[in-house]
Amino acid sequence: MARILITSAIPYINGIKHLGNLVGSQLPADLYARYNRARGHEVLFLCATDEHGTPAELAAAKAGKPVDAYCAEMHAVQAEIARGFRLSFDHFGRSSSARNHVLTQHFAGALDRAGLIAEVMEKQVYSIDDARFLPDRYITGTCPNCGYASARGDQCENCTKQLDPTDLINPRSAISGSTNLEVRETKHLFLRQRSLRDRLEAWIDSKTDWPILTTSIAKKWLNDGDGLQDRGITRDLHWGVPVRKGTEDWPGMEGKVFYVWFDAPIEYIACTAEWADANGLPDAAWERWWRTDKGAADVRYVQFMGKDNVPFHTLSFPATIMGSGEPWKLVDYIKSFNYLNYDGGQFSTSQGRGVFMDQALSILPADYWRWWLLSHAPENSDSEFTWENFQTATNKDLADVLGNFVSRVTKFAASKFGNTLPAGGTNGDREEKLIADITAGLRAYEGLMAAMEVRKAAAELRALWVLGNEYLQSAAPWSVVKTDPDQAMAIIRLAMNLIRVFAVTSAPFIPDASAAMMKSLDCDDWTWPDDLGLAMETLPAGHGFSVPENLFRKITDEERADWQTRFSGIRS
RNA sequence: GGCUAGGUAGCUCAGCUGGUUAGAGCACGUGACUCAUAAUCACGGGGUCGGGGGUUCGAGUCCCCCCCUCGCCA
Repeated sequence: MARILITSAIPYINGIKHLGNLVGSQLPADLYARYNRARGHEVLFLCATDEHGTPAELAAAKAGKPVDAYCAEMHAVQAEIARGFRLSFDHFGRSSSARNHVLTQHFAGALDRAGLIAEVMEKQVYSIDDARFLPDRYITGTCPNCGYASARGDQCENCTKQLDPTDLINPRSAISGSTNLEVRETKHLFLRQRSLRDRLEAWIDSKTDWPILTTSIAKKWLNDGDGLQDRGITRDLHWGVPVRKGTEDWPGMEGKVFYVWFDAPIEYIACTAEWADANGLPDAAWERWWRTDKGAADVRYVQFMGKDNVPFHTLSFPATIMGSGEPWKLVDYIKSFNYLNYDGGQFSTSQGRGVFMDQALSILPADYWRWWLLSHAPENSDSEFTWENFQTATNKDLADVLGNFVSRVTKFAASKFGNTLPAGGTNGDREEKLIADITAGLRAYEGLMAAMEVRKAAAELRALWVLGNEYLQSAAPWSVVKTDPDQAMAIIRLAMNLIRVFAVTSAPFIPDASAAMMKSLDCDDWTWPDDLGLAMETLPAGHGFSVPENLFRKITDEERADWQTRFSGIRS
């Protein structure tokens, strides 16, 4: 039995995420967690909300709420939606937790002791009316290059020229519109990533089995231009982890907080501590997942994320861990995803384009979305969501192939033999062949799931369902029952046991449907079919069952057309 | 403009270090079956593997040039 630590990239707090965000991290992470639990491994699966930074402050202000109350509320909303999608987090934490404050300050102190923190004086724009420093992108003005009136301090959206806030003509605060701005000097801490560059590169080079998407992004940041740059880890904000050197004050840094990119990944560790706290466990319980000197040496740590998050997870966070000089666990495998596009364009949180998680659940249950998203996960390149594809794939795979299999078997059995498994007959060549075929497919499925080949695993699982239909079609119990009832009984007993095997093996993808299958079989034995021959005898003759409601309904053309229009615009 | 990843059947995609008539699912056509959510199963049609050169006994698979998407960066 292995010990597997799984984290999903933590979603930002300011709003509900769309399906592209879901399929890029939380959903495949959940698939992997569920699969490994089913195989009997010790799994800890964690996620959290990323709560600090200016966007959270502004979103709270817009909602007319204090930022901490706003975050608490949005955390509850995201947690509820995660439950709706059956994301099986062992804990859903918060980067604003006390645990994360302490750990973030601890890492900063350790990095400082290691000589990896530089104090740098910077000039930054201060808004007197807003009483705050303004991040570059919250200063707008006229572009000196093209004359566009609403250029941002970091870049002009019109001519795409990269800008410095001081380049702008007539600069003003994007928050209040105030032009009462001045440039002030302010001190910030920088993580000296440059001095860790070679160690990071050697580490990345040792990860020969990582997806190309992951390593190519990391290598680019290591080698592009002047190579890996030092990065600021503090900001002049109120909302965040106060800058401290471990448990001590940091002279000259009073009133400042750590930059959100620095504290967010540390939340993976803090979240584990939150998990222990929530379950009344001592520190040793979470430390054995993270400290290689306290029992974490045998842990395999796997992270899931979209490609935009790769630089932080391959370079910045590892720099924090390595630089601390302490025996913290480094990630062993990073599974990264491309983007999911929406009907010919991009999903966009800021523009409200696409289908968002709460909307998705309001029109169909989680399993429908889980199946489509996972079986079309953007692993090798960006992939595309269209309503036509969603409709045909869902109807065919879930309703026709799997749902109908369960339906035809249980209804036939009930009508011919009543509501218990019949006793007659024995397996013949056809049955032995089915068991051999399913076994081969199952072993292939296991290999793909272990390798996190999500799309291929889905295809292999579907192929198992097809084998069930194929068998039934050639065994034809509806004909056999007329001449050789005993043989028909054996066929049905086998088919009913196959439903249980489908329930167990499909659960990582479609947990609710699996539970419904088990319930109709009046069974709660989730043992993985290592030996399929034995697994096919789990439900004995005389075992009771009931005919379930249809597992999946079909999406009609009218619904598809309706949703297509409803979600074509911008979310208000 | 630089860099990454791609351009393979109508659609969505597989094709490891080059090797028999290029594969899957969907869609389409024909047949079988009637237990089942007009479901299932079988068979079939359909591709000069973005274009052009080259290496090789042999290239979708390697090299060069060009064209086109997507993303990142300047």
